[in-house]
Amino acid sequence: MNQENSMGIGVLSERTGCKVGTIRYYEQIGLLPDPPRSEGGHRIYSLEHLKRLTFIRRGRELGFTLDEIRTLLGLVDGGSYTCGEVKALTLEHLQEIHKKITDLKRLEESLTAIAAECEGGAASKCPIVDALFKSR
Amino acid sequence: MNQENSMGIGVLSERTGCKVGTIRYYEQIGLLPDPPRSEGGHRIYSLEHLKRLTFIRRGRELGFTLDEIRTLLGLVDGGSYTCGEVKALTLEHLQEIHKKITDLKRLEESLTAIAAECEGGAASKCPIVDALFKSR
DNA sequence: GCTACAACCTGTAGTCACTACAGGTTCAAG
DNA sequence: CTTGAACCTGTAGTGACTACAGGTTGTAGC
Repeated sequence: MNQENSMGIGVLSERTGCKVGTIRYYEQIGLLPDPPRSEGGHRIYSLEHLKRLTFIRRGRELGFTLDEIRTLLGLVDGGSYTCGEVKALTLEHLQEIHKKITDLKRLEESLTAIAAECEGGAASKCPIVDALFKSR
Repeated sequence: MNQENSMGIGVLSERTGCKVGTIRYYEQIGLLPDPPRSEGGHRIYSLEHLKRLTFIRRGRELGFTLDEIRTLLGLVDGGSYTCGEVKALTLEHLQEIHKKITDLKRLEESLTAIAAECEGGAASKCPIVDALFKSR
């Protein structure tokens, strides 16, 4: 591992912020290609792997599922992807995020309203508990 | 199952909007008490079960985890819970929800910014893909 | 060359909150 | 007494990892 463009799994992990176990998991599910091995069986990664794993991590940070990332990588690997295809996937994903935000906001609102009823004292009759026993 | 305050799992399911499999799951993990059985082994639920399952469902709708609901039910079962305890749990939960919303909004913002760079045409060089290959 | 020990290896099981199935039994209506 | 819906149990699968056990390899210092 003395060349600068080749590294073990620990270094790849550090450079991408992706845990060792997770890297092996990505390999197992076919997201990261099987790297060559040393004589003893240790994985040896190249800069290509680093690039690809960075893509995956960044995609995860942006909330894409592994399946969406797989699709995205498939397009990139094909070489003939278009900007339109990628943008469509992204916009679809943005909609999902937006829906989640809306749902959570509604949740926050309901719960805030319920909690506001409650004085939080030592009383053993609580409006929050009452609310939970009632269906909408 | 002819009495109005006693019912099979199917009716309980309908009345709570909770799937049959889910009800059995809640029993398995000790959230819903084991109901008595008919001679043939069918579960027979009372209004107490209905009340408790409603509590659980409503809690889930409000985003509480099953563990949080277990704690809440523990307080209620103890009989000597105070409003303060319940409110504390609720506020803690509200904070988590708030954090999720904040995180998702940041995500939405980043992704929107990235997507705005992209014209979505037939080009095979896409700024979204470029962004994914770069770590923050 | 030898010794330590960190880093690596594989395989398996656990997480959360369900859902879905297979293969069998019971209940209630007609 | 027959039919068929509703019920039963147990198991496996979901997503995206994480954690462990028990073993092997790589490397730095002596």
